[in-house]
Amino acid sequence: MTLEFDPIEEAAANWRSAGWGAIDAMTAATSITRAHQILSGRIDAALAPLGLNFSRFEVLALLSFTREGKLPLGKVGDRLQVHPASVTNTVDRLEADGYVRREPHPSDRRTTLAVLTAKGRSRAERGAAALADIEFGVAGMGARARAETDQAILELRSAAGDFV
Amino acid sequence: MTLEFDPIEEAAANWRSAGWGAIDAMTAATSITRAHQILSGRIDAALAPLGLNFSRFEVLALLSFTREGKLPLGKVGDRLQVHPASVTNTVDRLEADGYVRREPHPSDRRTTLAVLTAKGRSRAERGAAALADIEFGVAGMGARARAETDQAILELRSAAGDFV
DNA sequence: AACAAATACTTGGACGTCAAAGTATTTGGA
DNA sequence: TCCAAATACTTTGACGTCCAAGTATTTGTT
Repeated sequence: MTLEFDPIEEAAANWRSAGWGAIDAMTAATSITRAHQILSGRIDAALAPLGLNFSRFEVLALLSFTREGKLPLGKVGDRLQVHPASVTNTVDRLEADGYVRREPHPSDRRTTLAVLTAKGRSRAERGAAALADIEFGVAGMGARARAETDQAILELRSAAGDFV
Repeated sequence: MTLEFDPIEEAAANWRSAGWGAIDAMTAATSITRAHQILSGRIDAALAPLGLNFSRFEVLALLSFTREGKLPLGKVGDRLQVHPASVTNTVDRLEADGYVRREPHPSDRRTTLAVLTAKGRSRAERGAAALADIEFGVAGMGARARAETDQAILELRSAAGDFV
């Protein structure tokens, strides 16, 4: 719903009046939270007709980028930075829909491989096209704004120890 | 876990190799998604000792900013931009903990007011201090990066029709 | 005044995320 | 070689979000 004032700007004013600290951090965190809500809603809506959502699409896309279309489940979790239990859940759903198969690892009995099926590869490509069509849910944000967001968040991701 | 490469940068390269479009939008969306995951994890961890999480803290903070510490549930949802069912759930939890009370609206029988208790007000203040202490989960992101993020996401929020 | 449409909130259900715990397997150190 | 520690994945449970549907009330139109 459309408000007649910017709720984040008002929150900043309220926060200031209350004498609470870290206003710039508060607006940044709240902005990111709202942006995520907007874009994930848009992305999931765009993928729904394909029977996918962002999480499931990301697994398909990741597998499609590998040479043989397969990866250990743990690697999937590492690359997508999600919890192992979430990987299990996501792969369960994809397997149920025939987009992915589970295979034992050839030499490590602890490990399971997620293997992209032809149906899954095709679905990944259609999902990619659908997402490009809606600009990944960030339509309305200019090219410069996107680049600045990338750079700004790179600082946060780096500080959080995402990569060296 | 720390990877030896930036997963978003690698995704961009993969996406490009696959000939898929809207790479700049993809990295922006994925960056925001990751940033949200980082900051919400940090925020909820900081609030957990107070028996709160971000959603519940936000309701307490919003109520504390009003003149009488009370708002209709629907207004809470509008201001915080969350679904009515989520407001119900959040207020249920806060009421159970004694931070908020429900009151009928004086003249509109459809409407329920969420009323901040003294205990809730005190908890809001402690939560605010805890969040300021961790810079709202965006520690590691400089002041300029925060401002740029705000501005960039303002474009998205505006385009999404959040306010006029 | 009567009635349809809109509004307000709740309930029930689905869902994806994460934590904790558990089992099986592999690795590394003594 | 043996065993403790680490690794890999799954299961269970809790939780917050949103959708859809439902009930009660208010508003707007005729």
